[in-house]
Amino acid sequence: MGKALTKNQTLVLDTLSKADGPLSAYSILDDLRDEGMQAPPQVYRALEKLLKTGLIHRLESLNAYIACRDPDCVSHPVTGFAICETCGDVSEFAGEKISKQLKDWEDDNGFLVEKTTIELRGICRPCKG
Amino acid sequence: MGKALTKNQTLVLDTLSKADGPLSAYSILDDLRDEGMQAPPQVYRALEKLLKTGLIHRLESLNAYIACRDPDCVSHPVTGFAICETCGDVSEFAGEKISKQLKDWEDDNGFLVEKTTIELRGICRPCKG
DNA sequence: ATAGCGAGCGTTATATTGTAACGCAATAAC
DNA sequence: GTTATTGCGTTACAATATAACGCTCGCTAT
Ligand SMILES: [Zn+2]
Ligand SMILES: [Zn+2]
Ligand SMILES: [Zn+2]
Ligand SMILES: [Zn+2]
Repeated sequence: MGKALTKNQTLVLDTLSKADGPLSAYSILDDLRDEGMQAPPQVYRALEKLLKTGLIHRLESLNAYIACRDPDCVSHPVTGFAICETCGDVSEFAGEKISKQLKDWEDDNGFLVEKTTIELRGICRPCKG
Repeated sequence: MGKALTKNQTLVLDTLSKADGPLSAYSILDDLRDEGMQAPPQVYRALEKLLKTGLIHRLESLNAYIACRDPDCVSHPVTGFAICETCGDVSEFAGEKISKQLKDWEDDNGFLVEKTTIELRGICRPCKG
């Protein structure tokens, strides 16, 4: 049983869920000034918890955060992100096959993976026209 | 023909080449105070050039930089990194097969990739014991 | 019940990472 | 030679993230 979220955690998750793209920690903070968020640690602590429970993801190449939109995310071995440089849109994808290739490398090299980051930067189909 | 590197670019590359792990921009700066590096822009400009020419890589999940140690790096479709959380060691690997899986996804989704980030965080074989 | 524990909170201050913008110097192109 | 380009050195600043403190609340072992 995952515990219920606290007020701050809910505020941050709601902000990310309503956004149509990734948000920086500080833009989340700005959005929530009126609901009682006053300082970075409050946002970062909420983000940390939400990351741990898998409700949101961090995009390392953007220093930004996004709500998970894949209901089956936790059941996938690895998750990748395709980030459009033009419109900012982010697509989350499940790397089922990629995961196998990575596992091969890990096994060959005796590396025990705790977290995998896969991020593609480029141009999405709509933006290519 | 790649142009010759400037003095600052050479200093930064040498620092990264001699290091036995990734370095932050500011630790490079500290290392080079005595050789004339005085302020962040000098380091960041050198890093930018070295990244563009493929002589170094940026580790997004670490906000750090590392000299490329794969002589064939440019000929590989994608490069991945395995980062040990315990000893800080970084292994660069060529993702030949992974690249094919990614390309499938890109083709299926009409996504034009410009840069691919693959970073594994975990425990390396020596550290597992 | 109550004392202790753990998680989260609100706050202040600070650390770390990265850029904008300026004028100048060296170099390459014409 | 004149003119673009590229990089340099500098100041100032923006953006991202964390340390540390004391407090409250809910749980739980005694
Ligand atoms: Zn997800
Ligand atoms: Zn797009
Ligand atoms: Zn390389
Ligand atoms: Zn290790």
